[in-house]
Amino acid sequence: MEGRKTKGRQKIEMKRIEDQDDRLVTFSKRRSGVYKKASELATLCGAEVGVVVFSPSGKPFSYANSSIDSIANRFLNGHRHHHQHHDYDHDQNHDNIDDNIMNLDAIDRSRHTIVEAYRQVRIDEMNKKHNELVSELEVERERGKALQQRMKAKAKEISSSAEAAGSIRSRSSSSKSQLQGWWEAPIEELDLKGLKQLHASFQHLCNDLRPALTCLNNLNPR
Amino acid sequence: MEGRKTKGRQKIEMKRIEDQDDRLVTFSKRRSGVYKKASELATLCGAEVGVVVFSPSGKPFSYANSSIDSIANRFLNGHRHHHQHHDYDHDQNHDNIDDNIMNLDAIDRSRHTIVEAYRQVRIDEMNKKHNELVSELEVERERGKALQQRMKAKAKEISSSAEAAGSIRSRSSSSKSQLQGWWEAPIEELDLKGLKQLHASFQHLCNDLRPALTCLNNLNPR
DNA sequence: AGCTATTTATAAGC
DNA sequence: GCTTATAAATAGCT
Repeated sequence: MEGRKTKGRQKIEMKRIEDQDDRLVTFSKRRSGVYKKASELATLCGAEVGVVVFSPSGKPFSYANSSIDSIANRFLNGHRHHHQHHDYDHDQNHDNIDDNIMNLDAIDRSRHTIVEAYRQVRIDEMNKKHNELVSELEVERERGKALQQRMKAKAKEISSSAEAAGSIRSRSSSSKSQLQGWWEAPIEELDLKGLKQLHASFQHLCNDLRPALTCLNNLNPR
Repeated sequence: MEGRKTKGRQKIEMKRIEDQDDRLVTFSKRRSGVYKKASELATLCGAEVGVVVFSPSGKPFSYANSSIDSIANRFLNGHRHHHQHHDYDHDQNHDNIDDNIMNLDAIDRSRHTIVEAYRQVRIDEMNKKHNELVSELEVERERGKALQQRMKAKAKEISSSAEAAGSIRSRSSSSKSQLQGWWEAPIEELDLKGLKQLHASFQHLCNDLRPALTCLNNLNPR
């Protein structure tokens, strides 16, 4: 009978929340929500999940369930300890950072090894995935191309057929580029663009990386 | 009045789902759920979010909304001017620790950091590119389907109009059965140059990365 | 892949 | 932070 105590959860538009306080609260709440969902996914399905979030102000947060990750984090924390501890953000950023550091020298090397090994594995996995993707795309594009070929052929046929209605003629060599119909154009270009971008991006990546690697190698020619 | 159609959502224990089919379905559903939550967090709060999931069999999946370049700039600028030290690493490629160090006595270290951060960012970028590739593949498939539909329609149209005209040409006189399948046959060689290059670049990248990992290990042998 | 009854997450408000 | 009413996610079926 009386007015409800609260309005309860309200539907909100899926766009940036303009009010700053509101946005901050939501950021915090929903971040936790994502972490929780991620951890549930991990638990229920035996998966390994990692989440990284940068706040609008650039502050990094992260969650990960795997043991390797905690090793990595500890490794990093160890690093920090060796240099200087400037840990001013334990208010929010301590989610999965285990700060128990001891006997660092004894186990750091193995940590290092594990972490690096895992990273390499990750790279290999990405490479594999990439291979699969490329093959798939290849197949799709071949199919698309074949379709186009067939359509062009058909168009030719049709056109000569139309001409044949008046006077009979050989169907082999008629206008080619003029016959561009409804099926051409869209496919050919759109996807190639994406591909080329991708390719360029990778090349750029390699070029950017090389000097850094060289520098590193000179620094430490072992 | 009658019994309910379904039991609706049931509460489940938060532990590994033992039935494999069930687990697989849940993995798929919940993974999407996590992605959605992540993207909502990103749009509502203007955050940048990345999620990486490894299935139990080791298959990698990921979601990311942000332009990795902005992250790259944020990190790299900080490093070049001896402000921040972001040193991380992780197993699953997405995890991050905010770490501030004002100590500048080890130049090689800051260089190491630059390389490290840069590499991380680039790996993220590759991940993102993979996501884009996947999306593109989906788009391509959609388009292929649509195209086929249109062609089928066109074929029908052609065939019936040909019959109506009663005009019969030499080569396609028995075109009825021919028409039925003309769109799904031979495959033409596609220009795969771009794809191959892309792939090569990717592999080159991985090769470049390997020595870097070794170097980093040596640089940091605590 | 859909469908529904429920559980869970969360927008507002305190 | 804590509460409550409501929106959203999803477990069990098909």
